[in-house]
Amino acid sequence: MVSMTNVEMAGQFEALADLLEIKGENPFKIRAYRTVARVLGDHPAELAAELASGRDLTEISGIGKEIAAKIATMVETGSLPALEKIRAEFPPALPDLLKLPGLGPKRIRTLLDQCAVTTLDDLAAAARAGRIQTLPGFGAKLEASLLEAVTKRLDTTVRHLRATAEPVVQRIIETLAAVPGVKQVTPAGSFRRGRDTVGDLDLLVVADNPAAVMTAFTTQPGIARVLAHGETKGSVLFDRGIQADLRLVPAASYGAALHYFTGSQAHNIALRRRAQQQGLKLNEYGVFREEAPVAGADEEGVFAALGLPWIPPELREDAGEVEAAEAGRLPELIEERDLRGDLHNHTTWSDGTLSVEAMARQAAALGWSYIAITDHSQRLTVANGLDERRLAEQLEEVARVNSLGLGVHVLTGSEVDILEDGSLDFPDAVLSRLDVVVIAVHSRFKLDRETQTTRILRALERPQVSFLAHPTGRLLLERDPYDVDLDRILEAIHARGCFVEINAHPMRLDLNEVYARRARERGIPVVINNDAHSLADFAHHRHGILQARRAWLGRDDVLNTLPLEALLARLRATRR
DNA sequence: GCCGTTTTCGGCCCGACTGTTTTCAGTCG
Repeated sequence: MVSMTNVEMAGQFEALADLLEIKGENPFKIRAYRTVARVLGDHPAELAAELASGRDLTEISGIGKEIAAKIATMVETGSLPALEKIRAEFPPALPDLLKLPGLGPKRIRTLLDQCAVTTLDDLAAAARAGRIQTLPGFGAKLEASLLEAVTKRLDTTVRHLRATAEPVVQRIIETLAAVPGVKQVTPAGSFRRGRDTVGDLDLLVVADNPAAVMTAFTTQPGIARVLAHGETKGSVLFDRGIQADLRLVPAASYGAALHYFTGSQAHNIALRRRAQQQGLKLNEYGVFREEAPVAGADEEGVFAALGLPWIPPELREDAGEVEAAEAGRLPELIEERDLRGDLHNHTTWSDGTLSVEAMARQAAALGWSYIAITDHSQRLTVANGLDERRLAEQLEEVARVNSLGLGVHVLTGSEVDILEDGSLDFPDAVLSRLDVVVIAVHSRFKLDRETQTTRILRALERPQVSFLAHPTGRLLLERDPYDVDLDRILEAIHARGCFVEINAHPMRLDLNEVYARRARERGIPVVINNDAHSLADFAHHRHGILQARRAWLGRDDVLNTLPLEALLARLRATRR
């Protein structure tokens, strides 16, 4: 049996939907495939495993008889025959054209049929020769903008780290807020939902003078191209490839517009369907019965009109939040102020830039109760990892800092390398002297799934382990997660009674929200850590908190919300 | 292809903007 992950299967369904669209298939059928792709991405357990244990997949909303059969085939054979079949009908690079702004399935079909364009290079050549503008549905303007898009690689599907987008959002807000008559500027979209990466930026403005605001927006410094400039909608592309969309709305529609432009699209569709069932209409201007407005000025009112409590933006993915809201079972989400400390940090003893004492002082300044010093172990020579002798010396230094009365307790620890065979970089006798034993993979990322999984499972058997750090090793937009069976690992962590990390570094955010939610559902406490190597890294927590909220985590689901004594007791209890 | 306090058939979220048109199709979110 060739097992496929949910994410891999989702990719197959997306690819199938793209090609069916180009082919001109029934749009609702295509939507069904896109829906199932999204459902798969958010689903709390691997379908391959659920299938093996006999679950009827059609119980899952969005999966019917046909798609359940396709999933079974994929799990069995590792391929989706419908996709293989339609791939044979079209040039392989054709779906790349979908990434260009202004090109959708219909126009791609025209390009293929009437101009033999099958690749981005073909498109550029045809545009230079002036052969695009004569095609039906095309013109000189579109030809020019497509040529520019190909040559400048203006790919609007590129994503950006949330942390990268933050200063851009801030600057746009400052620019627009300075325009006279502007009453409100609010970021919406995936940025407001707290996603780890964002596609484009959505901003919402309430203003007396829409035209001036729109002009200020489309003439900001650093804009490569204005994609749209209408009365209520504007869209620009910055030099760095970040697209920003502006929506101007009347104050009476602010709440409805904020809800609408926050999304996600799937959440919006779910809510509109709900409105429809109640004889109401929901759009970005408000909630309406017949033509009469029922709500719209604020988000709470919009939800209330649909019989729901306000749903936090981080949950709006149509991943069960509407049902939970209806049943009065929305989680009370964790907030940054709930954290009382951090259990994963580095100092000048390995690859950090601050001393133990400076780290402790910063923790105290932030009002924390505790901070663990967990420098790298000996094997990680590039990071100046500590051997037994230096670790023993560091324990004395920690004791000295603890004697200073800084108002924060420093825990001893180590980020111990998981070696290739699953053994740890220190013997039990050394680990047993530490308050916190963090284990992590820093080498041999390319091992096959079974070997990598077994390696980590073996490390978890060691009696002194506190938690597994950055469990998949991913670096957002740079390095894929290593191939590992996280469900088996979470199961082992649960059985073992230890913990798992959400690493709050904005490039890691590892675990991701899907697996962090699975950890919660298994009852595994999550630790949200800065993995600080410098003073600036103390600001990472808020990214981790957003990720935790997206995973439905409350205060009680997170280990480092405990006060010191309770925390120490929990750490001791993990030891056999 | 999915789904059901209207329904097992007939629906399927809704609106703005652009460019190509001469009233609208395609794209986008």
